[in-house]
Amino acid sequence: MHQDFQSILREAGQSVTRPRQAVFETLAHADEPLKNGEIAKRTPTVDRASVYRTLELFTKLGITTTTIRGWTPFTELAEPFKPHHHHMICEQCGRVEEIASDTLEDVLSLVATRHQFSLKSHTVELSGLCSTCLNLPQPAAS
Amino acid sequence: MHQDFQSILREAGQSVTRPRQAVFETLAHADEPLKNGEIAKRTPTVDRASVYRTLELFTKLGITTTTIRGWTPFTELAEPFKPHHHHMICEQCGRVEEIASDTLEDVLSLVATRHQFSLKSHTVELSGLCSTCLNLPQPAAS
DNA sequence: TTGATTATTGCAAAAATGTCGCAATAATAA
DNA sequence: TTATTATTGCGACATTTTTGCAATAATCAA
Repeated sequence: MHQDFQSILREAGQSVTRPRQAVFETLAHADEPLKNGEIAKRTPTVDRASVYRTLELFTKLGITTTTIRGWTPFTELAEPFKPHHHHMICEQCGRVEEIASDTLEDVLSLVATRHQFSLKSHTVELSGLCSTCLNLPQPAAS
Repeated sequence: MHQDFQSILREAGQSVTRPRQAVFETLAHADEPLKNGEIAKRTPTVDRASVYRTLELFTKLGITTTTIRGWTPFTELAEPFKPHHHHMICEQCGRVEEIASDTLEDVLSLVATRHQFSLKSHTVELSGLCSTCLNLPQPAAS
């Protein structure tokens, strides 16, 4: 699995460097998408600018994916390192659930085809209320 | 249609203010998702901070939606003011096409149900190559 | 209408994010 | 190894977003 990560870089003609490995490690140890700044914080041995450059490269190579939450981008490992999935976020408690649906994927590629696009990547984020919060008594209206 | 916008605010117990109307106007006149900063620039009568506060409120009320492109958030009017849709972006030329698919919507709510979530909103962004760029000769590999 | 009440704004200042140029350093390939 | 070239770290900067607070404007009841 690590082997793979380095291969992706090599095949793209990119060097396998210490900073890149460090960023990858950070991502691999995180169990949730992280803010870019947070990734930098968790990789203190690498300069912030390099973290950004690395993240940009990773995303271009498809090693990571970035999604937005509020107005902040969150990044996490993608496909080969983490099974492909999307997120369902509870507005109330912030809980994040991972979603994987073949049907969804099929529909997306169908839609792309219909628009004559060659689909390279996609992002899907659902937000709403989780079952727990749904059953909670609503806060009194003002 | 304007009537509606003010109603949404009122029903949420929010005031209908000049700044909020101005931001709404800006959004209504734009034909593409705009960077938050761009929205501020196009609404010079309103302070930047207020634009942000307004956008945050709008998003919470579902008047606007925000999606990410690169690492930058783009905001546009949502459902009642603009027919519900998603985006398909060409990585090469930046062209943005709007996508609307009932099947897709159905699958999304099905997925949410399966996770026992009450779906409030969602984001779908596809990216790849448009038909034009697909047919273009590839730039020579380095 | 008008005036009191309270939410919202503008301003100013700061935090957070992201970007850039360039010399120093490390990875690569021979 | 060593030469070559990509990548890094640094520092400075640009951009974006957030916050506290006094001034202002929207709302609602009289």
